[in-house]
Amino acid sequence: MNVLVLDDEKEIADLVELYLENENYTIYKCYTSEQAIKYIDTVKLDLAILDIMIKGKNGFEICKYIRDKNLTFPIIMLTAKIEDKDKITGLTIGADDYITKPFNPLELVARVKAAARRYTKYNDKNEEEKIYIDGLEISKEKHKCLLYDEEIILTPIEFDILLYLANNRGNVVSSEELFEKVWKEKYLDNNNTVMVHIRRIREKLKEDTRKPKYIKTVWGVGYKIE
Amino acid sequence: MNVLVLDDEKEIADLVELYLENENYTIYKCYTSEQAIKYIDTVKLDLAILDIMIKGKNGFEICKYIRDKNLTFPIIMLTAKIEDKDKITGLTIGADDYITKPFNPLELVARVKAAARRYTKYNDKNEEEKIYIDGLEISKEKHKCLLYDEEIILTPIEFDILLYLANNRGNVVSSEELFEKVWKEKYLDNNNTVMVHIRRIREKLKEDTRKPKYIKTVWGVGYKIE
DNA sequence: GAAAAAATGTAAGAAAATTTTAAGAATTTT
DNA sequence: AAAATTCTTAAAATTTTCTTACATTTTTTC
Repeated sequence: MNVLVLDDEKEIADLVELYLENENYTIYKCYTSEQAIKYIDTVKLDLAILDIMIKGKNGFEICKYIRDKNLTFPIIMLTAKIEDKDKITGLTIGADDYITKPFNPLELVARVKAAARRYTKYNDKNEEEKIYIDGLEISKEKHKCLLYDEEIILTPIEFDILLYLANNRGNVVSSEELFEKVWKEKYLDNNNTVMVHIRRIREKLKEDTRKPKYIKTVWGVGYKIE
Repeated sequence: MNVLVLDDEKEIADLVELYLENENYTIYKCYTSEQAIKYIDTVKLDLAILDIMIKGKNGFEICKYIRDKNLTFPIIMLTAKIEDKDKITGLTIGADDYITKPFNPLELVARVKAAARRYTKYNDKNEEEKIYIDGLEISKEKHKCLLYDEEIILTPIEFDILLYLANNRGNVVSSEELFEKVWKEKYLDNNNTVMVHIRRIREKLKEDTRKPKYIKTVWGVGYKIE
């Protein structure tokens, strides 16, 4: 979990860092909004803690900057206790939560955890890039392949070949193309390596040799998944 | 409930003691910061009341001392009324509340009770940071690992590796990713350090070499806990 | 502060799994 | 039926992981 912490009061930023590192978060600490913007542009953040009142751009503008970039991770605002409530309400638009200073560090940690939990809960469902083909389910990140909910153990090359075919569903892919995409090197002649791998994949997918269901041979051209 | 009270004005410390003892708290009263540090190091405290301005180390430094030791009990600061507000804000960082002198003793008692209540509330929630995997129980904060209620002594690196895998349960983690997350430095080639640690963890978890139950090898990709 | 113990890192050979090769069999097209 | 292409098989080659022993570093103990 990458957390951005922005506060021009060095002590507060340091304190937040101390507590959150203790919880195994990776902290991107900054004392200026310029620095914060640099992190927002370059790091894949999961959460931001912003002081409302800082020199230069204020926390609210940073918050707006994040939302304008269509980034959806949670934002927690820090506000001084003195500020009046209406003002705070206005400034925390776009943020998910706000905490008044001086704050109880345990409360901060608890709120960060809660926000992170909510965020990942929503995100997990969208994140998973899966391909469904009939009874076949291919999960790219997990490097997993399920056939009617039963796991099929594929070797790295087998997995890459199946994934490439699945990603190009409906199109015929030649042995040459497959080789160059999967091995990432030039295809040399009289090489039936691809063919042997295809055969093993078919075997693992329990294909009917005569009439394969998933990987079909297009005679004289290559293979395809329909 | 053990409460530390630090104030070099004897009368105030005595007053606080009087009121809090009446509420059945056990008071560790001190007039100097040296004495306070001795108590912090030796007594399992539940709350501290610190005067900001005292001879020698000031209350803020004692507060920092407590937080740097990763002690999380609430701290209430006492401040003279004259001090300006911004300064107080800065100085009360890490503290949970502050009270200006002269104060109403009943208010003090009320705030102490409130702080104690919040503390136990947040703490209960955080206590539950455990991961359960079959007969394996990993306690993040306690840095402890139990296998069927029997403690498994893991070294820091071993613990971090197991925790990372457990936190990413279901996903394959490559040696490279593991190395960069646990060691926090760039992964260099022909490096089987991770592998050796995995082996040692498996040994301690009494894994069947041929068919490990917890840490599985995903050939050509990495390791995973299912 | 030195000695002992524990933890971590390294390297090399063994073991296991994957990948490639090659040659004959089967299938499809002409 | 002949030619072209694909399939099958098994063994050789390669890659990756495992194991082991020992060197080095860090931590603990006295």
